[in-house]
Amino acid sequence: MEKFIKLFSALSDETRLRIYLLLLKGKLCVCELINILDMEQSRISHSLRILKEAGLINNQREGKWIIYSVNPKMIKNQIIQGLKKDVSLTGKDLQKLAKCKKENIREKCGTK
Amino acid sequence: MEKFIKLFSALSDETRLRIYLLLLKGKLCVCELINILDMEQSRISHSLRILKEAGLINNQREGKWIIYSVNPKMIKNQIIQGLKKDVSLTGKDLQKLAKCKKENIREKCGTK
DNA sequence: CAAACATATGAATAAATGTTAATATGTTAA
DNA sequence: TTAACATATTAACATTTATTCATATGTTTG
Repeated sequence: MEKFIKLFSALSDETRLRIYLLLLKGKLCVCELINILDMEQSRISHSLRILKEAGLINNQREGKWIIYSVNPKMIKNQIIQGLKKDVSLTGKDLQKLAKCKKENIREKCGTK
Repeated sequence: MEKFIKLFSALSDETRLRIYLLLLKGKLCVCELINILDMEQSRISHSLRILKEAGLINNQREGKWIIYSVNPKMIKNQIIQGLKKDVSLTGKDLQKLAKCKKENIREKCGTK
């Protein structure tokens, strides 16, 4: 039961839910999430940590980036399937995601 | 999305999750929940309120009691189906529930 | 190797949430 | 109709959680 309480807690915060829904669309590094959500870096990092501790996501280093992705084991879970089916990102978030990919934000991240 | 955040928040607390799982087994009045969970009355009431505001449960008056039950519309939701399938009450809670029904606690509630 | 970069972490603070205690509301039964 | 009962509500307090700021870690590039 504790495991599920962690799961529900992780998903009961807007920032984290948005992050998780974004990751369901594909892998992202932290700077891409910062760009899409337009939030502080440490806020994103903390959110990612909680999602990870709930077992919802994984990460792996790739050069100077750390790439986050959904945990495939969790995806099979019916709760997550339901989430995927019923909950969706705003159009704005989807647009931002598309723009981020199109403009290859990952490469020109620190360039303010 | 806000609706789902409310849903996840409601389920991210042990007391409320236990109450919801108990109600999935059948209707209960507040004094039965107090008896089963062995918690303060106001704590149970507050928990029930939050579950209700999340749309997870309903209530109806029946004589001097107020009977709580799961919202059937929600039950159909895949997230709830997943919860139902994967999350279970402890043996202790189940025993307490059985005992509460067997001893007809509802009728002799104030009798300490 | 030093500087710039990408991210994580820790501590301090702010905000939200859960718990308790006291009281209020509505119901039944003597 | 008053007392006992069942539950809700309110306010105070305690605890948890989220956010920010500052700093640390590990990586790449010149």
